[in-house]
Amino acid sequence: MVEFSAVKVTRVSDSIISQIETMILEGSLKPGEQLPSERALAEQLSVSRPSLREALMILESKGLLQSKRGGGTFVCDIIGPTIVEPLVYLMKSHPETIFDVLELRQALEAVATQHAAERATKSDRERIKQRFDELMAVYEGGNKDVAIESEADTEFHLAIAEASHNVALVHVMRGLFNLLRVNILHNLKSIKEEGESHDFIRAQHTEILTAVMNGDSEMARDASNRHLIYVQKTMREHLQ
Amino acid sequence: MVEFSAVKVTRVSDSIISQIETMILEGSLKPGEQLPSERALAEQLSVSRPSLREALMILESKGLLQSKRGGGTFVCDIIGPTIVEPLVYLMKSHPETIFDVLELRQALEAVATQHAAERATKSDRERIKQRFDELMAVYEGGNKDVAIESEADTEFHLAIAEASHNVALVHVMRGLFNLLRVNILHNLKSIKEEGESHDFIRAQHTEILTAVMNGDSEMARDASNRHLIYVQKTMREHLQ
DNA sequence: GTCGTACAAATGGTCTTACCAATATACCAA
DNA sequence: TTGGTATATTGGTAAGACCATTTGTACGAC
Repeated sequence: MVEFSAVKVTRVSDSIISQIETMILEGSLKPGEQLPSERALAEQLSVSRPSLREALMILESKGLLQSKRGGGTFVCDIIGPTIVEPLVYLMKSHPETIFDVLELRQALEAVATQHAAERATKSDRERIKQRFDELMAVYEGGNKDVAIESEADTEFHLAIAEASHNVALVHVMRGLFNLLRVNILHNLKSIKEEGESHDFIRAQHTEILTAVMNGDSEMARDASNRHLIYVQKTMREHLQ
Repeated sequence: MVEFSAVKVTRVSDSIISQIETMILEGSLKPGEQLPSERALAEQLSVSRPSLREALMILESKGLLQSKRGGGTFVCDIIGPTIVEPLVYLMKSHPETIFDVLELRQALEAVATQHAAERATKSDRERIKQRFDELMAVYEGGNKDVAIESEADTEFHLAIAEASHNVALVHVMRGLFNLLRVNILHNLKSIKEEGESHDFIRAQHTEILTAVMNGDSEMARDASNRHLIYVQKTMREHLQ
């Protein structure tokens, strides 16, 4: 008796769902990002708008998307609330935990950078290089706005994290960066004003970039560690 | 100043959903029963068929209904637990992300164990030893309940994490454990049933304990890495 | 120049209609 | 009884139109 498996019946909406889920997981769709309009997206995917809507409705009911009438459809922040949110309140009441967060970031960043050196694709490297150039442009521009420099800094590190191809790592690091951004911006200000520190950090970033581009995972990890250790040290000094 | 609550924006499909959910829960719709055809039902409810379909699709995605092309739509016999956590849902439909979480756990666990070896106080060590003894008791008892063993395992690792005296690290690790618990419990079952794997894991736990108790941070980190690498390897083998 | 208003464009929400594909049922023939 | 066929029913997909809301912008008043 030959066994026949059930005929694979694939609903288009199911295909769309899994496709969007994958894009969210691998980072093509970042939290907070806006999706194309239903009409445009339906055309891109070569499906009808009702089918697309069925997929979007299900994803919304799962908590992955959120639609606003007249506004658009947005990707929800999935892992932030789950993993990192408790830390928000903790840091509010106990500022000294910032260094714990930084130590945590050091561990994550080290392994992310290491894996990025091992796994980065060509397009990953191009994106990283682009972020690096943007960061350098900010340095060169003599920018005085701490927020802009901090933003470029974050984007550089996140590009590396994404090249690690570990979705859990990327999501947690993204949450961590959000956490740090709102909490240490005022501290950064004093640090960044020092020309000397500026040069050090710039050199460390270059070192990280070189290691990742060359695929040298050990050097990447070590460079990342040196960078974060320096950041923690500098911040400790300035907080006294 | 009069307070105006937000205008209640009710999607038609949402109303239909809650209505059908209510009918199922209160018993008007019994498991296995067939719903009227989409056309008939749409007319009964005075809504369009697309709106009704959106509702039916969501109810199907929640596991309450099941539609068969050409057949009809039926109420499911068994109503499984509804996944509320978006991330958990994502990992269910994309199991390969479990390994990303495990890889992340490895990185965190390594640094946590290392710091625990460096910073653990006397009371920390006592608590770790206690958790370790409890875990061993579960092993000795020939316990067949995977949940209990998994619980003891988690408590042991968390006790070590707490000894790192990094609250951020502990919070994130706790979140990861929650994530893993709901996702890999059924996988663990097959793994834990092997006596051989059992012995290996037990030896690795002992190794970790020894390193932390002796304050040997390098050995602690390496032992932790070996443990997690083994867990990932074993789980990969069993998933094929 | 700045602020506020009004208009226009874009977007999600809903409905109508139509057609396709799979299934179930009734009926018929061997 | 068995097997096949025709037909009606049902879910799946598509296209188009219209409404409600939001957003952005340009214009005008101050």
